[in-house]
Order: sequence, then structure tokens, then C-alpha cells
Amino acid sequence: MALHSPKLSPQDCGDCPIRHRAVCSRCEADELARLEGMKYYRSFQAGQTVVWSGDRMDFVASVVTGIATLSQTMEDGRRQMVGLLLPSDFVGRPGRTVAPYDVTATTDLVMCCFRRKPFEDMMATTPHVAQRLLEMTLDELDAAREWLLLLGRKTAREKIASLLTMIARRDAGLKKRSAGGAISFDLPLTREAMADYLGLTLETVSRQISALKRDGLIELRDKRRIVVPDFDLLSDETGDDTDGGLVA
Amino acid sequence: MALHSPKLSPQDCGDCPIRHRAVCSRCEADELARLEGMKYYRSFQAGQTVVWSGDRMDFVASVVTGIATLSQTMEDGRRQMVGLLLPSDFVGRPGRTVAPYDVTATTDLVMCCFRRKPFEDMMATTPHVAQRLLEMTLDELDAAREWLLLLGRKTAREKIASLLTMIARRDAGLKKRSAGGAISFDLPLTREAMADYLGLTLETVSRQISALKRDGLIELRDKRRIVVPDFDLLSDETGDDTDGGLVA
DNA sequence: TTGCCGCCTTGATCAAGATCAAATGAAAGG
DNA sequence: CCTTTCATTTGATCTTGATCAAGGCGGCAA
Repeated sequence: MALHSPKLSPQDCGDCPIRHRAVCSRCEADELARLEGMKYYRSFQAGQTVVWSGDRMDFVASVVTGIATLSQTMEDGRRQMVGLLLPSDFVGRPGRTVAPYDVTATTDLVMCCFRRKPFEDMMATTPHVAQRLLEMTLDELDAAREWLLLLGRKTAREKIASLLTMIARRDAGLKKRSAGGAISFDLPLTREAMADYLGLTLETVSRQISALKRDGLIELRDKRRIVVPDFDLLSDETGDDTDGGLVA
Repeated sequence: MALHSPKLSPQDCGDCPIRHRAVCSRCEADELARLEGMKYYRSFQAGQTVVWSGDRMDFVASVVTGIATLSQTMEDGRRQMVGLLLPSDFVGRPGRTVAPYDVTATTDLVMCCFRRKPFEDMMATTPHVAQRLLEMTLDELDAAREWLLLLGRKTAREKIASLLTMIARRDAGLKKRSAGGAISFDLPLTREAMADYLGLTLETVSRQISALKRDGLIELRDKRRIVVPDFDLLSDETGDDTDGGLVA
């Protein structure tokens, strides 16, 4: 795999787009230098598999650009996505050498990989990487628990609305708004990937997106580009507490 | 709440039943002494709520004995359990003061609570608590992801079989076996709590348990006591890889 | 004893979403 | 321009689990 990984010119951590959010975000200059010595970049094309469940994995990594998914597959082919990896997210577990999930690039993807052994040594001897990793893991656990509620109790329509608002929210940070407060973004996932994430079939995903469009809650450009005229109206369809609940 | 918490006589960490598994398991004598200074015990009766979602929480805690659940509730009453806390499991997040979930005692429960501020200070200044907490959080994340597959893709029968094998497995460590390799254990959950865990209704839970009984995969004593004559046969119903998959 | 209450089981019916099956539309290649 | 391919949409029908509705079965207090 990764047959087409071009060797990237080594990038300086100082210029890294995820410098301030990734597992290395708390590192001092000397720690950063140490990380530079154990890192290498790999890139993948959209659709490529990064690692298969059960494979040996001799590295841990951060997503630099692009989007990857973690998923689990049952013998009969049923598949459930268990994580969506965005830039700065971390893959792999210190102390574990076998991948428990399939990792797949859903867009073109660049990862910053650290050789396992030196990384683990660093975790054991300096605190900043481990501290940041704990924080990130706790965030991921919260996200997974939010997803448990979605998978266990939400209707198909609520699931779609929740996914769209989640993607809109993360895009909102640094993205474009059309006139009038409307939000627009590209879906980085196929209907099938959305189905795998939401515990639905792709037909149901398609139907519910059509229904939201019919109801005027979203507009579609080009199948993948979504326009949300009124974000609050879409939020109301998620089933979540909307009452400005300040539950940090 | 906790009106009936008897003040327990302060217990020595050296005698603690979860000494070797909890968040304190890696601590040296001096660290343990420091923890002793910030800890206190609280106990709850079966059914009591430990904290409500949205409540301020000035402590973090370990479950010492008994079982608690983490759950989320939607405005219209739909409820999803997002965690099952067994002895040695940890509740609360360093740096967060507001509980994001309801925590409920499902059996009589004793918790070892640490005052937040001193605990956080200790995390920042000594490595062993943070290291162990990272490990435990990663384990919880794996468990949550396994549950995502269950909620998103498994049938009702597979869900029940998965829950029973999960409980059986954890009990197996230190428990009784009837003659002939049969395993037996008590369900620590009502049908309703099982439903909330599995994303089902209590009627479906009841029907599927009856079906497993009819099919000879389990026997019931007293509604709550389960006997599993052949563990492998029950495992086959979970939908998981059974092929002795050595995926640690 | 009796009646109540929690918890559980069972039955009848309903509906959300899955499944099976085509059709559409856009991009890619010859 | 034509064909192929792949993602998506839409329709018809089926199935699983939800919902609505009784009862059953201890345990416990009066």
C-alpha cells in the first residue's frame, strides 16, 4: 500500500499547519527537535487504505491535511465507522503494535508519522506529549459518547441533521459564509461513508437528505456541496438540547 | 443527594480492593500518601443518582465497589447509557467542572473521591497518575468504539448476546463456575437499564432473552441469575470474530 | 390474607428503515 | 460522440424492532 506516496520534502515543525493543535502542541523547542528526529511524512490518495485492522503498525501519527476514517467490519460485511480523523487528530496507541481498526483516507491525506519506539521513549521521559495526548483522548471519548447517543437513540433524520451540523460547525471556524448568514461546505464523505458513520444504509441517507432539501433546511449544489440557509433550523432537527445549553 | 451516605471509616490505600487497577495503581508510597490527603469515601444506595448532567462536580472519583452507569437523556426522554463503571473505573475529567452525563448507582456503590484542585495539581507535578489515566482513557475509548459497532450495526439478538458475554467475561476473572464448564453470573442491570445500554426497548430485551433461553443458549434462575451452559455457543451469537482472533 | 408496587413477560399491531430493483446523471476514456 | 463507470436518487416491498396493551410474579406492608 501507499505505492504512490511521494516523498515529501521534510517539513519544519515551525511551519506545520497543525503545530498548535496536534499531540506536539505543548512541546518546547528541545522536545520539538527530538520529535523532528523521529518523524516522517506519508501521503495517501483519496480511497487508499492507510492500515488494515490486524496489521502490525510500527508508527503513530497525526493527520496533517485531509480526512481519514476509522472503521470496523464484521465478517458478513456490515461496517461501522468509529472515528473521523481531521487535521491534528492522532492515530495509534502507544504500547499497541496491532491496529484494531481499518484506517482509510477519504480525501487525499498527509500524515506525520512518528516511529513507535522513540515516541514511546519520549512519552515516558518528558511530560508534554503525554499530557496533550491525554487531553485529546478525553475529547475523543466525549465525541464517541455523543455518537453512542446518536447511534442508539436518534432517528434517521436526526442522525443526518446531527452529522451536517457537526461538519458545519467544524468548518465554521475558518470558512466561508454566503450572504445572509447562510453556511456552506463540502461533504467530505460519500453517501456510503455517511451511512457507515450513522449506522444507516446509503439509501436511507439519500432519502433523508432529499427530505431535508424538500423541507428547505438545506440546499444542494453538485451533490457534495451543501448550503444551510438557517443553521438554527437545522440544529432543531438534531434532537439535541438547543436551548443554548452552556454545557461546556 | 447522598442523604444516606454513612461516613466510612477512612480506609488505608494499602488495603484498598482496587489498589492495583485504579488510577492510583502506579503510585509510589509518597504519591499514595499525598492522595490519602485529598480523598474521601462516599456511598450510594442502588438507584441513587451520584451526579446529574449539568451539575457542578468538585471531585473526580474511582469506583471502589458496586456498579454505576453514565447516561445521556434527550428532552423527550429517550435515554442512552454511554458507560458502565465497574470497580476501579474512573469518573470525572481533570479540568472540567460540569458533569456532562448523569451518573447513577445501579447497585450499592462506594466511591473514592478526590478533591478536584489537589488532584489536578498532583497530575501536573507527578507523572504516575496521568500515565495511568491515559492508559485507562484509551481503554475506555476502545470500549466505546466497540459499542459503536454494536449500536450501529448489530441485531437485537446480537446485542443481547454481546452484553451477556461481556458481563460473563469480566465476572469470569474471579468467579464461580458451575459443574461442566458452565458459567453463571448475576445481571447487575434491570431490563430497562439493559435496553438503555443496548439502544433497544425493554420489551425487546425481554423477548430476546426469552428467545436465547428457548434456544438453550442460556438458562434463567430468578430473573437475574444467568447460567451459560456453553460459552462458545453464546459467543457465536454476538456477531463478533470468534475465530480465536488474537487481536489483543 | 390482601392489595399494591416494581419488574418482567407476552401478545397484537404499527412504522421506520432495510432490502431489492431500476433509473438518472455526471465524469472519464476511447 | 458513445460507452462505461460510479455515485446517487427513487420506487416497491419486506422485516425488525417499537409501540400499545394486558397479565404474571414475587416481595412487602397493612
